Amino acid sequence: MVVDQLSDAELDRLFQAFADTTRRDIMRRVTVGEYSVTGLAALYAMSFAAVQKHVAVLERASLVTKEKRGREQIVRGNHDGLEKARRLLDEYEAIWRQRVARIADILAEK
Amino acid sequence: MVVDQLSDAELDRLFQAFADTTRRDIMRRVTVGEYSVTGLAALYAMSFAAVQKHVAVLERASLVTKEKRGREQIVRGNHDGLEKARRLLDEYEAIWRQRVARIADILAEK
DNA sequence: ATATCCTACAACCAAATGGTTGTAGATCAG
DNA sequence: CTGATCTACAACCATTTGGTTGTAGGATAT
Repeated sequence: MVVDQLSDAELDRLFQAFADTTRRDIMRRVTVGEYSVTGLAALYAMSFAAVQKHVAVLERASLVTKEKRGREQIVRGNHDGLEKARRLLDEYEAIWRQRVARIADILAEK
Repeated sequence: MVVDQLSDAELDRLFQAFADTTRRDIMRRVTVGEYSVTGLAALYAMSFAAVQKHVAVLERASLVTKEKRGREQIVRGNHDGLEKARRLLDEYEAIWRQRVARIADILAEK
């Protein structure tokens, strides 16, 4: 099984996307329900264009997908991006555990 | 049990810190071994000052700690930051699973 | 004591980010 | 057809980011 490779640029975009409070809030919303871009924009004290840009950032990071429905664009959470980000942090967690185990071994040798 | 609250600014800093390839690489290194700032700087094709700034970003995000040892500053991985980032992504994962479960219920009702 | 090493930080620069307003193309309602 | 709605995108602006070089101070070695 080839676990698809995460490029540096892809991870940059992923974590960059998470690095903004408004975008994290959008993520929660669109995972639970369906929102048009205008529907999302109504939730925040900023212009429609600003929210649209945030959605674009999430979309480029594969955290969200857009689907055209009539004149609206429905934004939905995309599990792929989230999964990739989690995978990286899990990897770091594993490295951490190895370190802890190694230190325990060293102490045990004494 | 009060699970310490993650402020928006704290999370912004955390994910921002992860959103750079060099910083992610530094994270791996300092989790496994011990590095001075100069030791880290030697690994990358950029100036000492640039690496120093990257370390500072990681430090402000609680992903790394510095400890003075003689004239050197030893950089070490800090589990706290990593844990907080993982907790947020786990939370999103939980929201996702609830959604999937809810959709399954709706389908079952038919 | 002096020279070297390690670090911190300021000043600067180009590019990216997060916001704005304005314009224009689709789609829908009357 | 006309007008309203939804979206996309360009242009602009201030701030942040990621890099540079240069300066200076504290710790070490000879």
